[in-house]
Amino acid sequence: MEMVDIFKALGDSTRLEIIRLLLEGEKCACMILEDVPCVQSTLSHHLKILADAQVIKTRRAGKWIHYSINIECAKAIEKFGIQLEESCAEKSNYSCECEGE
Amino acid sequence: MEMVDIFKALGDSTRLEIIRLLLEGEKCACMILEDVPCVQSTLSHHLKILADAQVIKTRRAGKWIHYSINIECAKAIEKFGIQLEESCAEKSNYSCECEGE
DNA sequence: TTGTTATATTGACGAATATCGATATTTGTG
DNA sequence: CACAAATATCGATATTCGTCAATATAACAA
Repeated sequence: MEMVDIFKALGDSTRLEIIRLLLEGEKCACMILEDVPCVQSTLSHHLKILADAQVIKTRRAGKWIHYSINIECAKAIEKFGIQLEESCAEKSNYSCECEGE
Repeated sequence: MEMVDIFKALGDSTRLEIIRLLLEGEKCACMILEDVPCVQSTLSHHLKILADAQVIKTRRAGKWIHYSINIECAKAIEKFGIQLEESCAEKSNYSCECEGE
């Protein structure tokens, strides 16, 4: 699970819209398709990118495939945010080396 | 501060490398350039994308411009991760409507 | 087996992006 | 003012990406 792939996957408005739909819970592709303005093949493509990056999980149930948010990815994003925040707090006693020139 | 722009900005390996350098604290572009494998104009371009998305802040100090992580963005990323996590917990009593067909 | 529904794959095309070299701008120094 | 250093902008190019229509695959039902 590479952070850069996660951010690449989330850095598209269509895919972020898909994620926002999945906040409501697990959904199959045909349900997502009703709310996302693209054709089925395009949606399938976006779902693959999200799944490859492990942002979402897939579960087959007969004819349908259900997609849901991967909690491991959610935790990784939260951790990344916290890491950034911590670095803001620590940097006060740091000064860039180029100052001395 | 749009999440999609933040993720677009972070969804590039060069820019994520820049962010990882800034975890050490505020740095000027010439210091970042020493650790990132690209020419100066390319680095300037990446810094602009990160700054436009408000992932980083800029501070001019004479001849130098110092870049640092924007804590507001860090908080937004953390919040996004938490939101995803919460949706995973809540979805247990949800089932996709297509099941009934 | 035949047909139907859900999803994936392929191929093509235009748009967006990352990169570079060259040049411009900004700031401080002598 | 002239010059040097730090950073930004411009123009060109190669690559990646998002999108679609067409087709393929998978699962189920009759």
